[in-house]
Amino acid sequence: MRIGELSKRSGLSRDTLRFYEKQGLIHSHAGAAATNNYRDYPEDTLIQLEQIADAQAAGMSIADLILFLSQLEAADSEDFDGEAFLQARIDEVTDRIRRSERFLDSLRRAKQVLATPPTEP
Amino acid sequence: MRIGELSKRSGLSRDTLRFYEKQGLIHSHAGAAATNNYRDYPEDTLIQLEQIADAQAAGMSIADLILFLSQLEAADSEDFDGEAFLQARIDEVTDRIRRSERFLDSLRRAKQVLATPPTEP
DNA sequence: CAAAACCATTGACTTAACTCCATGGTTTTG
DNA sequence: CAAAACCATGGAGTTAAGTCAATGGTTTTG
Repeated sequence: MRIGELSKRSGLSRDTLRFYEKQGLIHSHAGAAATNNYRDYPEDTLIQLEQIADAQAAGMSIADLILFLSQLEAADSEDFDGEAFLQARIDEVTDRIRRSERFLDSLRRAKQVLATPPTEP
Repeated sequence: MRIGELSKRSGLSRDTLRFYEKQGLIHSHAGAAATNNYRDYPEDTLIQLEQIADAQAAGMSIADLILFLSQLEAADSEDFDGEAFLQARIDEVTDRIRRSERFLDSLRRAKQVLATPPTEP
């Protein structure tokens, strides 16, 4: 599909998609018509964009994401401990979830307070 | 306590603490010695800083945090629906946790793959 | 008591992740 | 077929959340 459709279906702006592609998070190939230079994005780019959104929600930077993706592909590089890298991310995300849940509790408590009318003395 | 101790105990830089104070997230008062202009931070600032870290981990911006804090204090302002605001944050954080957990799963699966030696054909 | 360590203030700088704009070419549509 | 809608590229601008550097005053310490 072309970038306009991808943008509409993913909810991301064209600029964001081009930015992601420049960073190497998604990929496209030249379209069928040789007359233009329009790019074509495969259908599963939508799934990848969802995964990117998940990763971002978990606090990963794009730089980390690129490293993570290279882990999925490579699975064997000398000078890089993939397992250690992944474990470090797992620890980070776990901690972030813990903190998020703690914060969620205080949001709920605050709402509770707001919803409860003050008692007459 | 003075800013140096707060920095050491919280793990945040002085600059960050001053930045937070300028934003209104933490507060201090003039110290005992009238001869200088050193500021004094109450003990429970440390707790507040932990809560701020939780909120940030949950994806809240400082601007939102300030609104949230004002909710805790005020509890009654005409032109502002505190409950709706809090519910919106609750929904956001809930979704973020959901996505984070999904991402955590793929991190764990990736590590599993890496840890499993390829099977001989 | 002097050097080292600390403090406040101001303003410029940095980084990540976009976002906008200008330009010029291509497709689609009424 | 012309206007509207779409596309690519390059580069500048924006925002949030800090970080750094310069200056000048204050405390602590060996």
